[in-house]
Amino acid sequence: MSKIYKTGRIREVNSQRILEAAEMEFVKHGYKGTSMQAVADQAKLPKANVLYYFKSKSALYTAVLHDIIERWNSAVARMSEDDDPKETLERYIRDKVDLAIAQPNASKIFAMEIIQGAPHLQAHLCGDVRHWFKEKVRIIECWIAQGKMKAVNAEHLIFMIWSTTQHYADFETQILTVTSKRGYDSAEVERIKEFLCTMILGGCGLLEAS
Amino acid sequence: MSKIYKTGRIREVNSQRILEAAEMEFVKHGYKGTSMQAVADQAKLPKANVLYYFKSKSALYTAVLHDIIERWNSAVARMSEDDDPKETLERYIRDKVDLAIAQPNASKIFAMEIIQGAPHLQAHLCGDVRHWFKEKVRIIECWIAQGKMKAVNAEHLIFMIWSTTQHYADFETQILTVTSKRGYDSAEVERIKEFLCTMILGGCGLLEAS
DNA sequence: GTCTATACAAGGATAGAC
DNA sequence: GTCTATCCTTGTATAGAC
Repeated sequence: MSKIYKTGRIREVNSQRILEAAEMEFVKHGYKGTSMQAVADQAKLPKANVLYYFKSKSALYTAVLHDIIERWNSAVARMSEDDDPKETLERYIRDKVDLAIAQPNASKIFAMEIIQGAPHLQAHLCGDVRHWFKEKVRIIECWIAQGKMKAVNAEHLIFMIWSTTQHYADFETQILTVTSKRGYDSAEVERIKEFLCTMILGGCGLLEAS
Repeated sequence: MSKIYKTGRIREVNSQRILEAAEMEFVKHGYKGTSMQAVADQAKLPKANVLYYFKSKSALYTAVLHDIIERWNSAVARMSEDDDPKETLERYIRDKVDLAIAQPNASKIFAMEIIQGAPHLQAHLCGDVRHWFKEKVRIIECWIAQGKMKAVNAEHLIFMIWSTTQHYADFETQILTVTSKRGYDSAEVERIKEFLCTMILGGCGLLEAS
């Protein structure tokens, strides 16, 4: 009578708690600077418990990174050369801003990992990310060849979208401080999207018709 | 005869070596993740020597941050409302790209500090940075009011310049990996500046005359 | 001014009681 | 499956020899 949950239910719940706690700690202190004790305290579990669910600190960190990558992949729409450039790029920019605002910690951990030289993400960068990037560059150059948009540098266009959108998550502290705000309200988020779409789509010659 | 250097010469040289070593270590492992031992090894000095020049780890980190801020302030040009918007913004963007390429570690340490919530830079953000920002927003809005440029959102324009330029320093690892490059050559740096100026100045309506 | 030796706390990981 | 107790390493900082 005492166990009405199916086997593994507690495991699932605790793993999730630990992952969330780990995300918060890794953001604040980085990989090396985060202690298992701090993660355990944050998750309100004994330290040994954390090491029971994740074999090591490295394994926990890797799990956090994979969790983040998975959430990102499922949140951003696909794009192909047959799609309309304006609609596709606008959707991509807007989705990225939403993601940055909704899950700033995910963006921050990823950013810190890259800044530190991506010691735990070499494989991911050389594999998935590089392939994704080369494919998107090809699509944009295809659009340009078809005269669907201005001949801008496709690689740097992608970097511009990445940097401007992620900036609102990663540099949240600085942005809120200098603008004397306490958080992003929905009106501000819409203003961000409008600004970025106007500047970037405009620069690609995709707003003339309006 | 054995001491031809003036008093404090050794101190100056060693302090500089330690600061440089510390910069490299803080970039790789963050504040908490960096050990004084690692800094000492990097500087090829005994650990106690490092603590002799800088009273504590916190003091060393603060010194590194101040060193970075000082170098930045001296590298970026002033701007006033009487200046020409196109020239001024173009100069600012180009200077920021040069700085990002020349001193990526400075940008990276600053970025990590902000991402982690700026625990050691609260005062600087609330003071110097905020004042700089408000003043620049005022200047841009002044230019807009005078009809010198398109009515874009001044705050987000600054964030766009910050994010796109710093991205080439902070996300160096990712950029070089996905583009299959080993470093930024001078031609690539010029291409970056051209792209950013075209997109950003174009979005501000400052390139019509050309 | 420079470095060896060391005090003392905190970290990762495991053994074993419950 | 869960947690206490413990091992060993590493970390910051200092005292004191040279």
